[in-house]
Amino acid sequence: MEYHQLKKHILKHIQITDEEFKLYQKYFKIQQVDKRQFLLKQGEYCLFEAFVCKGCFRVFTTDEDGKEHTVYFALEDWWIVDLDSLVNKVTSKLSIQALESSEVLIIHKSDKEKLYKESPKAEQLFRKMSQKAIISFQRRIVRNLSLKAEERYLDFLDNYSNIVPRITNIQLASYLGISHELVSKFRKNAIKKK
Amino acid sequence: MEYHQLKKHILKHIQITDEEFKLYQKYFKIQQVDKRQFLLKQGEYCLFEAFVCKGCFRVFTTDEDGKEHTVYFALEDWWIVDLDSLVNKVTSKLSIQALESSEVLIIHKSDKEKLYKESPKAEQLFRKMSQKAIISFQRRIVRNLSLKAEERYLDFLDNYSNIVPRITNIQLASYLGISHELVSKFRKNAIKKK
DNA sequence: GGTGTTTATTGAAATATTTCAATGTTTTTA
DNA sequence: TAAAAACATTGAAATATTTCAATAAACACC
Repeated sequence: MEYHQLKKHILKHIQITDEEFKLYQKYFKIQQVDKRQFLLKQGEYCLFEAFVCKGCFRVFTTDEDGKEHTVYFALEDWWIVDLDSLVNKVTSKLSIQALESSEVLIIHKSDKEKLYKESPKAEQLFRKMSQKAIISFQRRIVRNLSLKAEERYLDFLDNYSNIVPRITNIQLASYLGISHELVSKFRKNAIKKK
Repeated sequence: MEYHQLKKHILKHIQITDEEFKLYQKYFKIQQVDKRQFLLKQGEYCLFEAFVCKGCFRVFTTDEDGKEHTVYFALEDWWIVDLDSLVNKVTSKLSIQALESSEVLIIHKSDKEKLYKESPKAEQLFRKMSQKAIISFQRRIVRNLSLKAEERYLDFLDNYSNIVPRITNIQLASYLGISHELVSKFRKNAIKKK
């Protein structure tokens, strides 16, 4: 079932045969992740990449003041990884935590290298997925620059209505870059206007 | 000379022979870009990707109020493109303008597809470059969330000291997401403290 | 099921940032 | 090289946002 989901996801980007998919299947391991469990903790080295089959994750950093800042939320069919740590072999500035009881397909860094060698199409797959990630980060930067706090909040409600019910105001605030009290006030405004 | 620069850049990511590089050379055309000239205008389709040999570009979007927001600056050895438009075949929300008299090596979208077919290593090259782009966008998001305006300004001075002398305060402000008057005040503070 | 902990709401005061306007400086263009 | 345009600086007033504190509500854990 989980592998079927991954296969379906891959087929959105590249064409592969059942035969070829067996290579992928070999390297991806199913892993259960409890609610609140960390897949990666700030300061560790990120040695994996994971595909979310079920559940919800938050990728965030904690600054010197102890404040948390959310880089992104990952729901079903998203990938979680700290590329900076994985690629540049530095300790991670990010933590990755399950917000619900979740399930991922996880591939180790070294197995990913093997996969690239055995299935050159994997290069294309990850190139295309990387491009998608760039596009979404770029859109986020544009939104952060061009919208003010309340607009960003309303934009999030519109465009990520699937995420909203799965996260707290505090987590949302740490994504939008505002205080959670302000989120509370915006929510009140939004209800009033409806 | 320009091709040599591109080759050197490519060799940082993948190993290719002189023979293979000739394929790349075939598809990349040298183009002069005058100061203030646009390589892409918001509303057009982005049908190219370009490597900056010489000069400096600004990638930005103009919102409904006419305010400009800078997504990034591209100096020598950077790439310029609106991936969202290129990949998703939508009109671009971004403009790309030369801030100085510049020179780029430009490859057409369809030639890039040909290159992928003829040199599978190109997939790896663009995968690795995409990963680098993700890492830098991700770092930017973290900085925007965790630093306040003045810290972002000082951080830019530190980390992009090569860009600073080539752009105006207004352009810097549009990158940092603050008013240019505030940049002026921060600059005054920074000089005072020195 | 009760208790402790986290989350959400609200208002008031403090702070950060923008906007506006006026002036001087630098750069561009004819 | 002069005139026009864009850029930079500064201060004051307006606005947006944070911080703090107090209370209520929801959730987690024996």
